[in-house]
Formats: sequence, structure tokens, C-alpha cells
Amino acid sequence: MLQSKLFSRTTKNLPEGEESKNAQLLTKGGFVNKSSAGVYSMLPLGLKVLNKINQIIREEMNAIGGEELLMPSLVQKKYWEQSVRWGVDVIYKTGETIKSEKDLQYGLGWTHEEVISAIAKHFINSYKDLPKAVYQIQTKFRAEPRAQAGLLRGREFLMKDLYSFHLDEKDLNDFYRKVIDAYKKIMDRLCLKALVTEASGGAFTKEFTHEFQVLNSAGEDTVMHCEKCDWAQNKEITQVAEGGKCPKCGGVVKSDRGIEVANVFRLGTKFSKDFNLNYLDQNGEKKMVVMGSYGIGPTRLMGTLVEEYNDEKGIIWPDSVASFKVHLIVLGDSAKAQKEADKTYENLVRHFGELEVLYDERNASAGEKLNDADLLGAPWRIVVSEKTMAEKRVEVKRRSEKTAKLVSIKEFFKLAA
RNA sequence: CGGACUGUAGUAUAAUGGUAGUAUAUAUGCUUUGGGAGCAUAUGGCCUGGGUUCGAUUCCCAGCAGUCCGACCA
Repeated sequence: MLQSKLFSRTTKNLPEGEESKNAQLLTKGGFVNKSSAGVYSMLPLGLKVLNKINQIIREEMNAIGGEELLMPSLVQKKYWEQSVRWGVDVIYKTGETIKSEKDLQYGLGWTHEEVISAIAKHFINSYKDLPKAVYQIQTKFRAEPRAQAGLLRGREFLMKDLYSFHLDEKDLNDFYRKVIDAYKKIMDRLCLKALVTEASGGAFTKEFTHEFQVLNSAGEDTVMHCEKCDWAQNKEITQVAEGGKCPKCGGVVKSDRGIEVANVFRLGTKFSKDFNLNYLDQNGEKKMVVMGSYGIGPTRLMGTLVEEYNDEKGIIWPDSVASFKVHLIVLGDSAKAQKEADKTYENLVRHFGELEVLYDERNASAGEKLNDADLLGAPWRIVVSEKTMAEKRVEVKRRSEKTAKLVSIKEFFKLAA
């Protein structure tokens, strides 16, 4: 893609008052645009990142037998009333609707246990229908009293929500483990280290739930975790103080801020009861379906990646999610260098595809181009100039490293493989 | 929802009870090209409502909006 043709452009000035790194850098680079507090548009560059994150999530969800579907965002009041959740204060509710249905009210979906339970009634009647797992990647709405920290806490955000249906607790627990493993794979592919953290079960269950916490000072949660082993608990429930002994291995317990990027819940029969979601077992006896729900926030993950991977110049995207794999820059205005860079661009496009190569062919100064490349954070930067041509090489630099080197384009393809 | 601070051009900012200035971005031309280049010209702005005043972008009140802190947060 040609940089001169991009819809967005980078800015020199930082947005006023925004203090979080992810809001600053994503706005400066033209990845996102804030419409109002906690409400963001994904601009073309940002959407490319988000789509890659979503694709990774999809692949791992499909791998454990999840089927993708899409539920409505507009959810009629009766659904929420059935689970006694119409009263929660995070629901955005519709005001006056059209006259002929003035008694009909809707809430914008902030989670979908109700809707999926109602749907599941149509398809789950027998033990032969279980287990099942479906998920969606969808915009969620929550009337947060205070949106903050850019993409980390929004009023509108993307969520992958997976729901599973089981014969009994044992079957649920087996699947629950599977989801945790799938989430671990997702974090690995996103280059994020997340602690599987025990947390309160809230209204659903007395058992622990598990949160995936990425330790980062931008986080809102406090995580107590062992220095040695993988033991971690949300501070809300933990009995151990900082500096105390890890209950699992005896190591030293530390306290750090964490960003909750995912969570897994055992719902049990809460919604099966509310929605009469039953099945007949082998003996013809009526039993309640046992459910689980599992969430990941792709937009929050995107913000977390920026918080984790940046330097004073800009973002350093992991290879798996970068908007572009390669950022090609031509320096100097000699027609020769231009021509050579054009050729290199075609070569790169043939190798990686057009969507993976950003070519800065603008008539701009060297400093501006180099700074933009650092800000946008593609994993590889290639410079073509009179200098590199004299050596019959291109200059290749990894965004995460300090030094560049001169190599042939063939050697670069090997490096980037 | 409580507290603090803030609303001036696309963005970032300055000054002012009486014609609103700068940087950056944008457009045009010339020059320039390895870390946000230079010159010239041009485009573009005082959140809304009420009050005080001869006169309000400025002072007062209210609203709306934003950021931060706290409370909240399946």
C-alpha cells in the first residue's frame, strides 16, 4: 500500500489530556479516533491490527470445537427481565421507541448469556445434543461511569464471548480447562505474558473464576502473584500479603497491577434455570444444562499490546498483529532511488502481498519518514537510497532492535521468514 | 456517582472587558532530502444558554463536554 494514499496520517501533536500510552500512540499514529469518552473508531490501520487479533482468537476457538455465530446487539427488555438483570446499571437502555411499540424497551447488549440461552432452547433437548460451544466477536456496550485509559476501558468495545453447554459439572470442568489452554495459546501468539489469576466468582458461583492478567502498570486490577511459580490471585480475594509465602510453592508473593484481558466463568445452572434450558438424559429424566462463559476483549488486547510494546518513538507491534509486516522507505529524491524503491516494492508485494507492505513514497523529508516508521511500528523497516544502491543492498532494520544492516533482498526474505 | 482541573483553527497553545496571536497540519510555488528541513503566499478559530456591562472570547451563573483522582466494575 502506498503511504500517500492512506486515509489517515500521523500527527505531531499529542491529543490533549490523554495520558495513557495506548491512547496517545494509537491516536498519534492514526490507528484510532475517539468519538467521545470511551468510544473509539477503528481507522484502517487500527482495524488491520484488530482483525489480526480476531483471526488468532477465531483459530483457537475453532480448534477447541467452538462454532462462530453472531447475536443481536439490540436485546429486548424481556430477556433481561427473565434473568433479573434489567436493573444492572451498565445497560444502555433505549428511550422512547416508535409509538406503536412504546412499551417495548431494549437494552444494548453488554453480555449475551440471556440471548444465547433462549436460542439454545431451540437446539438442545437431549443428552445427544451435548456438549455444544458457540462464540461470537461482537461490539459490547457498557455504561461505564468512568471510561478511561484509551482502549483499556471503553463504553463500547469489542468482545469475543464463548458459551458452552454441558451434561454435568464434570463435562463443564473438562471444557473449562480446554478454554484456559486455548487462551494461553492466544496469549502466546500475541506475545503477551498473562497470569491465570484466581478471582471471585461473583453472583454465579462460589468457586473461583479465572482472569488472564497481563502485569502492567496501566492495569486497573491488583494481582498477587508468586515470583517462582505460576500462582496468582486477584487482590480482591487473596489472603496472602505482599512479601508473604506462596501457598503453592512457598516462594515470595509480589503485588503488581494487571490488565484483565480475558476471563473464564463457570455459570452452572443459573441461566438454565432462568430460561428453562433442560435436556432429557438416557433414562428420560429432565435435567438442567450446565453452562460456562468465556470472554476475551480484542480491543482491550490491542491497547494492552501498545502498553507492553512501545518506546519513546512509538509502537513496536509483534509480528503476529502488525498492520504491516514491512515498511519500505525511499530516501532522497533522485529518480534512480525512486525507481529502485518502486522495484523493491513490487518485489516485496509479490512476496508478502500488497496488504502487508507499506511503501512511503511521499515527497517528505528523511526525518519525517523515519519518525513515522518508528511511530507506526511495523516489525521490519527497509530503506532504499543512493547509499544502499551503491552497495547493491537494501537497509533492513528490525523495529525492536537498534541497529540496521545492509543485506540483499533475498537475504531479507530469509530473515523475515 | 463524588472531587479537582480544563473548554480558543484539523491538532497543540498564547493573550485580551473594545479588530484574537503563534506553532503544526492543509493548499500553491521555489529550494531541500539519512532523524519531524527552508522561504513566500493562502485557507482556517473563541463549547452552549442566561446574567452583569455602552460593549463579554475574557467577569458571574447554569448546562454540556473532556482529562485526571476516588467510588463502581461477571
